[in-house]
Amino acid sequence: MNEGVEWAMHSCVNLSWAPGEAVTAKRLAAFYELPTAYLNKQLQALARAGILTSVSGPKGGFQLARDPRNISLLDIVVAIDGPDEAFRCTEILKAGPGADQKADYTKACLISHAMRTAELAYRRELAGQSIADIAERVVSQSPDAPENTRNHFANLKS
Amino acid sequence: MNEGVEWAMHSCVNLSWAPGEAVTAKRLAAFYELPTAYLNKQLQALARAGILTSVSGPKGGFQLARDPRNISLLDIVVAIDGPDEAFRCTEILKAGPGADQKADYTKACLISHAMRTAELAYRRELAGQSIADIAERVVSQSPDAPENTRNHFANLKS
DNA sequence: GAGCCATTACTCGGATAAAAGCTGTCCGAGTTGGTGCGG
DNA sequence: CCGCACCAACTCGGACAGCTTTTATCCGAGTAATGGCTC
Repeated sequence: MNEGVEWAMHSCVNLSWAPGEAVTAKRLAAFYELPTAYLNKQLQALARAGILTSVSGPKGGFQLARDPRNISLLDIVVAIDGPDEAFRCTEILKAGPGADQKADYTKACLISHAMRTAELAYRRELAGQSIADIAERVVSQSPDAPENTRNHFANLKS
Repeated sequence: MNEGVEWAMHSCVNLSWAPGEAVTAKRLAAFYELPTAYLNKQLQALARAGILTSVSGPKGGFQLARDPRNISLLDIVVAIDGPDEAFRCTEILKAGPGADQKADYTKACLISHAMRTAELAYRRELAGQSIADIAERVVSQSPDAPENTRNHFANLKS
């Protein structure tokens, strides 16, 4: 899995604590000492997916496009890592003896079915976790986290 | 995910229908018109993982190392694709402000925790499906499959 | 002094290289079965 | 005719290239604030 997924998730949590404010990729990257340009690329992907809104120029930056309760971890994974499943059935049964050339073995093949079922369980778990859920739990562990994050962003403005 | 996983799973199902017989990589590859040498590479990985036993020389080949009921789809994924999880936490929190350098953020980080939980659900599904389960279901769909497979192997002997 | 315009600085956005991992291939080590020779 | 040793063929096993995907970087397009100029 793409490493940018991790960065994107942490960045989204941080953005959830700066609502209404456009945060630049530079500041988001500085928070975890990440390469700015590459993080910017990931944030662009989130913007294309409709998770973030982007504004160019001075006073520009990124912010969450919708309520963090409506942004699931799955949304982020799909935006960064692509919509394809990890296991992709190549329908090798079509090359086997007694194969039905017009059959759709992505559905008929039992191995493909089992892998899809597992991946569905995975995606269901991820879809059930929102950025707001994570942020909420972080606050219960470290109540000062939101303010510390906002201060960190503010200090970098100088 | 590695494409060889699909090949390995189908090959294991086929091998479950030729118990006690050593089947060469060549014949297993011919079954689905796969590149022989590359499939051989995947079978080697299965042998290293203790899923298959390999014998060199004439009359040599591969066969299941244990009862197909004790070979899960997860075993095969781990053997081919490696034991690492798809999402690997790089502990970027350690570079953030107010980080505890001696903390293990692969456990403390809530994002890492959520991703691990999802992946655990994925692996649990895969661990619950054995090669015998798949083979059994294939038989209920196509009762002739085992014999057809054995015949196919036999015909290639010429 | 107020308003307008050009400039400037700063941001995102996509196009462009370097690196890593996956895919595919080839030749060597080892083993078994067959064959020829000797008893 | 029987036993033994050599030979040859076949298989797995690991080392070696080609290529796609990921990682990282750089420069250009666009935008808002700023400063200067004119009225």
